[in-house]
Amino acid sequence: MAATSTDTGDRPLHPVARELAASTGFLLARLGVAFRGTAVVAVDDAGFEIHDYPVLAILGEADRETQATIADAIGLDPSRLVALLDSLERRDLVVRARDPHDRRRHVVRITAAGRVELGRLRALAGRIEEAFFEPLADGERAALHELLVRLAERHDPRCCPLDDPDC
Amino acid sequence: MAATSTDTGDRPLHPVARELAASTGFLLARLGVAFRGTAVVAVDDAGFEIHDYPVLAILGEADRETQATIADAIGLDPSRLVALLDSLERRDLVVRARDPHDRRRHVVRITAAGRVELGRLRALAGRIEEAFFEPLADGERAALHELLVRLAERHDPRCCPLDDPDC
DNA sequence: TATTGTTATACTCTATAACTATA
DNA sequence: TATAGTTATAGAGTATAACAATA
Repeated sequence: MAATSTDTGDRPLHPVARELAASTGFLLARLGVAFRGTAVVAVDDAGFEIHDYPVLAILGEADRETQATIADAIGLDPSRLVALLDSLERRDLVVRARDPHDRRRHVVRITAAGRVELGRLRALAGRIEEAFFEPLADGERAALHELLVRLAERHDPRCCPLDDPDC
Repeated sequence: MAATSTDTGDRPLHPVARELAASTGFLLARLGVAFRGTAVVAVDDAGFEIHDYPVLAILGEADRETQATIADAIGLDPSRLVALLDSLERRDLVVRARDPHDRRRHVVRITAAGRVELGRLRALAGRIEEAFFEPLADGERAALHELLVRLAERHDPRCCPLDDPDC
């Protein structure tokens, strides 16, 4: 098996080209997949699915969400969201109900059990974040976050709620 | 079709949960895929394949590379690298030759035409980078890069050549 | 006719496992 | 027996298209 990014001291790592390492966008992309990778294994180890948190979090903040709005927010195809909500519903973390005003729509709500699970996921996410950004001091983390928010305003505005004080 | 991140003013964007937008790791991951997405379309529009640049760049800096070292550096499975090198070889951008000291090995070298193409890709990468980080001032870009390098030292050391002054 | 959620299908990536030729 | 490259296969993830119910 090839060495992974979490290996420690077995040093025959073959580096990328220096001109690529000098590219901020390249680093951004590589670190993005690195973060997602650690999150996926941590979430999986804890018995969750990777998309549980984004969905439950959105329902925790604004219930009465419809499936199309959830899919749009988390960048998931509506057809994929179906199986995801099926899974959450089987675990009694969300409920789907027909919208009486437009019976084509499903209104999705988080349940009490869903809020408990959301709390666990939030704590887990905090631990993942803490471990990943451990090399940076608090001030540096804040500076990084602010720079990323500035980029997100341009390139991924769904990550910048208009009433978010960070934006 | 769902609105994409490159849309301009048609505003019914559904934001992610505020608690997710507050997560630096989440922003990192989302912006990483956003950058990669813009790079993929720009490279494709220019008639290249997305992995051409990492491979040619590594060969441009240190020729006599073997396939295993290239695959390890750019985080690609050796079996996938085969087709990639086939494509580059068909276009006469690289050559494969048996290593006389170990006839199992292929030594991969960049050609003169490959160096020309590498120059084009380097210029294109520069334009992509410039466009993506346009919201940030020069000093902010440098600060961001330095913070990302610090994280890469921990989480993706292949992105940090040991003799790189940035590291 | 258009839209919401759903189902079915296809396509891309990626990971794994065999195969060959060398060592 | 083990290794480098290759090929073949299978799996996950994603995108696209068709469908039923409702507007």
